[in-house]
Amino acid sequence: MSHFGRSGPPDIRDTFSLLVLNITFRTTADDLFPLFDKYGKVVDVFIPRDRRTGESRGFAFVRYKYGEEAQKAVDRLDGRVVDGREIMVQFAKYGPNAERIQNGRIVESTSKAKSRSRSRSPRPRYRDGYKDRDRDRDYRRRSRSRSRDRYDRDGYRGRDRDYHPRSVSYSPDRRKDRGRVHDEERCSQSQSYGSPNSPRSPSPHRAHPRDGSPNGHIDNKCSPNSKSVSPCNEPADS
DNA sequence: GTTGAGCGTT
Repeated sequence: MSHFGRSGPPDIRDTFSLLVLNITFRTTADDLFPLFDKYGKVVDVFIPRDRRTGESRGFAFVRYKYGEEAQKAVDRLDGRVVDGREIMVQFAKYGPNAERIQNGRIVESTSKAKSRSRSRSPRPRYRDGYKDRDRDRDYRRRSRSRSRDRYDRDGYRGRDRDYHPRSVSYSPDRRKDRGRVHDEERCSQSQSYGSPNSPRSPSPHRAHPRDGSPNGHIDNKCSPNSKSVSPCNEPADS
């Protein structure tokens, strides 16, 4: 486990938490522990993982016994390549008040680290001359991580409220929706009749002998459906 | 087999 036999958060009152970012999803606490322990007394290493998949989230928390050691580790391990990935080590903050953690002792010691990455600006632009880092950041794309993270967070915050969107009385709605989709498909099919080459139309003649409608509208099911006004054609009224 | 730009567990 990520914890060293601890069930909950260790004595953070006398420990300094470091946030390790940009670690590979395969990096485990056991891999980080020796690395960080070399620079100081590591009391705990914790790697948050996804609730659903259980995979690492790409960052870890390393707790040092002394702030000076933590600072040293930050200075030494920050930007270090671990498992083929450049990790980012910085003092972690548990909350908005984390700025004054450890009686402000950290604040004074982390003045350097703070100025370089504490500000979580949406566009850091330049760090301290880490152009390479900036280049990597070019990959920034909010796709899975964001949604996953938010989803997870919602699970925590919204635990009080029923966050079970799909539970009961959902089948009928879905079934109806599906039925509508079927209609739409039919409509589309009829629409594709306009293009004989369209893959939608399997063959010019259907199973119905008298399918050849003079009006050319085989979608007799579509017309009667007043609610299917749009499905037949583009929603945009010409 | 996997993603990424991000702050945590009782």
